[in-house]
Amino acid sequence: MATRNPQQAAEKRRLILDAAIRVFAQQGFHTCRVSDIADEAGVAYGLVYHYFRSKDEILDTLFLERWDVLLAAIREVDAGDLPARAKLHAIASFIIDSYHHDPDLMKVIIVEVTRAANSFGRRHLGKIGEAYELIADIVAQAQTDGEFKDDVTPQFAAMAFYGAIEQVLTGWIFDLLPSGAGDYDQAKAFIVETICSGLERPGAAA
Amino acid sequence: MATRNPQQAAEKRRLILDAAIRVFAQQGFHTCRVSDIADEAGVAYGLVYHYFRSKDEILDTLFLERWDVLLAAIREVDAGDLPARAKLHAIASFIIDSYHHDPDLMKVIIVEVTRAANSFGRRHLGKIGEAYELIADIVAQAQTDGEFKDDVTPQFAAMAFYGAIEQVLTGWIFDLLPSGAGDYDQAKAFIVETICSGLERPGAAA
DNA sequence: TTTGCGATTGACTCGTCAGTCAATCTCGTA
DNA sequence: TACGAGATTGACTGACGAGTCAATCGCAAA
Repeated sequence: MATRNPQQAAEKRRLILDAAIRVFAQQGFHTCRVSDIADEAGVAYGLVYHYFRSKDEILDTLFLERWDVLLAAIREVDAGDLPARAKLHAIASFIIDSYHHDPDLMKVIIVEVTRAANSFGRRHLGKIGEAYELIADIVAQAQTDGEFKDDVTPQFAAMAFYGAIEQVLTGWIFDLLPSGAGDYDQAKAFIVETICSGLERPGAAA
Repeated sequence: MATRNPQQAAEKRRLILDAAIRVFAQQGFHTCRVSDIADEAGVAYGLVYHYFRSKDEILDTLFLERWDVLLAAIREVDAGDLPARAKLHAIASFIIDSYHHDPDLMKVIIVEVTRAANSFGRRHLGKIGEAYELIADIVAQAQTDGEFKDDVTPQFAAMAFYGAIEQVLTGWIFDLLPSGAGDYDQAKAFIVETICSGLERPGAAA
């Protein structure tokens, strides 16, 4: 046989995936052409279809490999023995660090999948929902323990929490919020504080 | 001259816009064809182009006419003399009532414009940002007055607040959250409570 | 060195659909 | 009633881009 070193194949595949991240981030999934990805990867058009069945499959792959990492991280936090506030802080940290580490990838996942519930998001609604449920579990547990009030359903709280994070990321992505060097760490504290402790000063008259 | 009654022209235009809301909500902007809109409106294909320059212009029109109403509502609330918590409650109410009153239209605006910052949202980023700024103004004022703590920038707080609302709406739109009869009023209180007072029970150990 | 199979190439096909346009209709005016 | 401007029709065009495929390359085993 003359099968190429499987590691080389994996590297070529990765090359194309990484090129796709850059192209999707810059042009958007629907706007770009498959030839743009091939050009960015320095590879012939047809080779993209040797490694992937379709343009869609490229985005699916990018989303799933990253989202599974996120779910694993949330599950690990969930399993630990921390106060809910610390757990939520850890989750917010993980998501924000992900953006800090690879803004293009997170932009693609958020803009093209998570917030595109009508096109790609629809296919992955279940996977996306898993994250919401895990967060809701943390809230539910905290309510049982008396750490949180229970006049809010865990599902609503989880949506509010995740929605706040995603909106801040969106603000960074589209330059609606400052994203300087120290802004990321500030933001983690800001979001968790905003959600967990609220905007109101304790004891302030309403 | 033989110009048709201008009221009739406005009605035809409205007929097409309303049909577009239904079609966009059901199929999504990119998935549907212009002929779907014409069919839904019971009108010939070409007539759509008599009233609108392009498919894009239809969505632009739908977005702008609704978003301007939203901005006006926020400005009115802003101008009033209420505590910030009440102002934010009024804004959350307005948005949620809008969804309650016309779910299809809000679905289109959120899914196809507000959360589609890479395609349509890009064009309207300024308009969308106006809403964030107005909300931030309310927070900033409350911080000056001492009603809110000032360790969170108004911009971050505004994003968190708006993001929480939009995420809950998205949950309803895609059946990730229950949206029964009484859920809307509950949700208003939930979101404002979640954001303003936080999840933590006052005095609970962290 | 030869052989053969997977890797690689890029020109081509094929379906789709936004937007055009010439023909036809309709209604208000004279 | 006759006229004409605007309303309405829907078949057609043109561009575009995803996916195909036959040809070629190049590595690894024999």
